[in-house]
Amino acid sequence: MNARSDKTRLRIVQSANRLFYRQGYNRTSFTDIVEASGVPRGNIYYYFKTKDEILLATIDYRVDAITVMLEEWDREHRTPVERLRRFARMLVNSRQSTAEYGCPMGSLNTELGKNQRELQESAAALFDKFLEYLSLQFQEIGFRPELCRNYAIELLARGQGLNLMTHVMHDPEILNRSAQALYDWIDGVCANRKIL
Amino acid sequence: MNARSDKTRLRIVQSANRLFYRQGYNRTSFTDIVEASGVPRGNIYYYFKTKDEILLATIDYRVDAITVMLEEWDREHRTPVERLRRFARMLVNSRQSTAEYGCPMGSLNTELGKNQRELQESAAALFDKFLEYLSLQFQEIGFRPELCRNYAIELLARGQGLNLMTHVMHDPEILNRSAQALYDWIDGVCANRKIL
DNA sequence: GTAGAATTGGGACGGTCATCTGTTTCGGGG
DNA sequence: CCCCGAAACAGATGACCGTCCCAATTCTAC
Repeated sequence: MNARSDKTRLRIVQSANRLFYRQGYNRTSFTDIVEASGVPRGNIYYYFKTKDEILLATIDYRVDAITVMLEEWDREHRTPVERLRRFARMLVNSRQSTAEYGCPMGSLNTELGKNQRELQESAAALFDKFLEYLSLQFQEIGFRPELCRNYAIELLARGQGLNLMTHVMHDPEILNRSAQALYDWIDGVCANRKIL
Repeated sequence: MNARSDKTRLRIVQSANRLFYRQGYNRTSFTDIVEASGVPRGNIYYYFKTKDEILLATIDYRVDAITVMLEEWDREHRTPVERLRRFARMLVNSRQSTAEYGCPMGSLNTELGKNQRELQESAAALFDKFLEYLSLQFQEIGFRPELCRNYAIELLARGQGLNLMTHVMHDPEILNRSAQALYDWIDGVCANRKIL
């Protein structure tokens, strides 16, 4: 009742997640999900009443994955500066899939931002997760709380901008080349700690 | 044959352009365009064989608009640094619509980047237009040609990143606040001219 | 003024979409 | 062994999509 059911549900969410990333939400049909997951139509509707609900489940799924990743960063790196750098390194590591499909977080929000505001606001939770984490690192460095959020937004913005350019031009090397500027920015900001 | 026909065609393109920006390409139906333009279905198909062709026409329309704008920048501002700053100012000026609908250029490319690569590559012409222009300004400042393109990509990336964050968070003030960092970056880069 | 082309107009078609409905299978407690 | 709800399954439905078709109207040139 439990083990089997959970497994089926997970298969649906994982398949949908993959499809939504590669094809976008609106261009992924129910039939696509049926075929990719191997779960028949009616059964999917047993777990999710609407396609929107599937999307919300995949967002939760991604949030959980991010949470796990950030906890791992915390364990791997002792200092906040190292964690900020880890964020930049993640972008570089994903450059291949970013060049092909864009940033999973940015592209989803962009797609939903037009005409599907409610869903987009749910998807914004992905951004919030990163903003909170980055902001916390700046706080631990010793910046004033108001500043921290702005720094987090700025860092996230730069990452998203590079992801976008990489995707638009199908060129993973953009992320490779520009990573140094990100590291420099992080170091530069953190060097100002004493000033503030 | 000419005046009337061109006017109808233009009405179609302008209506479609507006809808594609606000709703996205895939979520804009033919019926939407019919209603918004006031031009009946069959008549639209007299001008465009497919919906894709309408999109390509709107891309051309946007490219033309950008061309006119950049020529104006050239006339308004004498120095390349002023023109780069003008670019940053444009982003700030559009912050309201960006918060609501995103960047017309970035969001279109992101949408098409998934599963509609041919159309996306046409839409990338919008980016090329800006990249060429910005790159040219850096050249006029005196940077080596290879560097210029990288600077242009970096500047465009930062703009796109801020646009994305502004859209995701529905907060035009993000662009307002962060503009200064863009100006500073431009000034900072250009101060290096003598070094290179 | 009239023939022929350009343009206008809107109904109809086939396909796909998300969703709904009804039925069958499974698995553990009486 | 039967029973009953959970889970699995698939065909049906109606709406909407992009596209097509062709008749009606307007324009242009002789």
